Amino acid sequence: MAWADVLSESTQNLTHQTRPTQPAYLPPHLRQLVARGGRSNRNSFPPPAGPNFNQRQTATPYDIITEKLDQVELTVDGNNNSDVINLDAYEDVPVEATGSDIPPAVKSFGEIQMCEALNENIKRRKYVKPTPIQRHAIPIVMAGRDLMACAQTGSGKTAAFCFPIISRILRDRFDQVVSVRNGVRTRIAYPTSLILSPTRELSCQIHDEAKKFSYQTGVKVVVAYGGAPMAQQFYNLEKGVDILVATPGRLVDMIERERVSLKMIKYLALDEADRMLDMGFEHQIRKIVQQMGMPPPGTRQTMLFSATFPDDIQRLASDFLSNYIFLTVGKVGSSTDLIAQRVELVQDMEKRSHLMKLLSTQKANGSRGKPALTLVFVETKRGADALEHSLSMNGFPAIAIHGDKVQRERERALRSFKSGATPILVATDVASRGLDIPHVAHVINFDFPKDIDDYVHRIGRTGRAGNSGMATAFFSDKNMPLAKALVEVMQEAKQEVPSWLSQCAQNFVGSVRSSRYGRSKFGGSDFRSSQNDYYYPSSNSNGDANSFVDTYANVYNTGGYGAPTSFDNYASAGGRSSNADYYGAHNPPGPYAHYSTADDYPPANIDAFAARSNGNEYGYGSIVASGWD
DNA sequence: CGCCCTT
Repeated sequence: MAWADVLSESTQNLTHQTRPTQPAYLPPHLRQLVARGGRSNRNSFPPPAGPNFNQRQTATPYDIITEKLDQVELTVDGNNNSDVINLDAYEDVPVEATGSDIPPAVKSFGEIQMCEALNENIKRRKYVKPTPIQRHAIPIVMAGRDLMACAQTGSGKTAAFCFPIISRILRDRFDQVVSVRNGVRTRIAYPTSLILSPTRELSCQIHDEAKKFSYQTGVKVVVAYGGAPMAQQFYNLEKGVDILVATPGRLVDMIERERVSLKMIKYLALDEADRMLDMGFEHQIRKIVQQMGMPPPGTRQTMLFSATFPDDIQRLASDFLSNYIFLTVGKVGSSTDLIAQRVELVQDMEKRSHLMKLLSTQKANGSRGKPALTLVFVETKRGADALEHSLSMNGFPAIAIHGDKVQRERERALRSFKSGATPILVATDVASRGLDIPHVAHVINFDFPKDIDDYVHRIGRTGRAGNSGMATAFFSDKNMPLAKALVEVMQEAKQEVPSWLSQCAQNFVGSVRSSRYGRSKFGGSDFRSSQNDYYYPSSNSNGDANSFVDTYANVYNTGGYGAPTSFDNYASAGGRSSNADYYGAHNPPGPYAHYSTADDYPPANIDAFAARSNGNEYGYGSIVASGWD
């Protein structure tokens, strides 16, 4: 059966299973969807106007204001461990938002109208004060707007899209939906929110986070990714799902098997969005977002997040968005002031011996009686295995992670690294984005990446949540074309650039596309700013390309933020794939029968909740678990 | 290019 037919048929037979306290309700976006017969959404360029397209307010000229935030007292109660939040880490973070009718930022979580259960979870996670990206992004999403956001690595992006998604799910109280075909209920799950990420481990991490934020809210979070048996993931879906966190391949598979439908999607978030739209992923993402029944832009809300957002990718991404706000928070790539970047000229033949020399010198410098965690990035999977072997043979406890390993081995490697059992992790770019590994002291770019953005993401594995970190890059003759881009990244982060590297950069001027960072102080700039005539062709009567785009920029002093550094006791599980023991025995599978309310939710507290899912039979306990503590 | 992404 063709896709459209499947969708059409199941849509006509959608049944809304009312949650206990709410009457049946058909969301507006689905009414439209049904009327269209579920035809696939083919976006055009420029994108269709969103709901607010014709309600744009009077023109506001480009304005730059300076704002000093009130100092918010930061207390981390009950946090007696040795982690220290660096209060000064995020001072002078530049913020720029472009688009129409930009909702103002908030200064505290209290200003955001979120439900009490969510606020409680925020407190439980010891989030005292929103990070800059959270302060700006949450109000935008809460206001119903589409968003393209650039924020430093390690600055709290996950929560920035999870909070408002959970909050709006609770506000709207979407029913769990089931469909009926020929009088028989299908096994299709209808999530209302979808979060996509480029790697399995990152999807797991996002799931664990989202799960903790949704504790005692009744919001159901399920993760689906490849390399693991489908059965448990199906089972979790059958128990009902509000938020589905997934990697693209497994999601497509599940949709084609008619176990997941995107027809009810109201909120779509792409994490590492530039990667998701880059070569190798774009086709799959377009298929998921545009050709598998998802409501089109304007009838769903779309959020794209990354630390980097090159112009060409922004252009692709705008297909998915409607009247969006572009937000950039913080300098290029990470809390880079916190990462000491070094570059060493090392020829390929000498890299191994040089690495071992480097590792020897830092061996003695571990903290808290444990060796410092060192993450070594290489170019290829084979190279990862080879280097792992070489290091191990020479007395350096190393383990490799890459896409040729089976999932169990990938997660085992990550766990072994996080626990300190194997304090050296040799990784391909599977580990370069998004993974929050506490206490990574040193990132070594053994093979310099082909794309400077990958460099930014890789070094962002250290220096997280206000902690400092170190990054060392081995730079060889082969890498000369990237010298200029590297110099620019380092200068943005106020790093000392070795003179030989500056010389290399000059020698290779013009030999490679100019850096995308040249024009902006920030992680990216709104590509619409040079193309407003194209994007808003009919709204502008006076010919001023900027006249209807409200723009503001804040330069402010955050005084640090309450990013938790010691919440790993919460992070120790996440409930992936094993709430079966709570539900299975007394509740038959079915989307709404299991919808839990705050009162009947089984676990006694968030720790118990989080701990439940460790050590299930497939070994997929948390891989986001605590590092040292 | 190789890296990731269903079986």
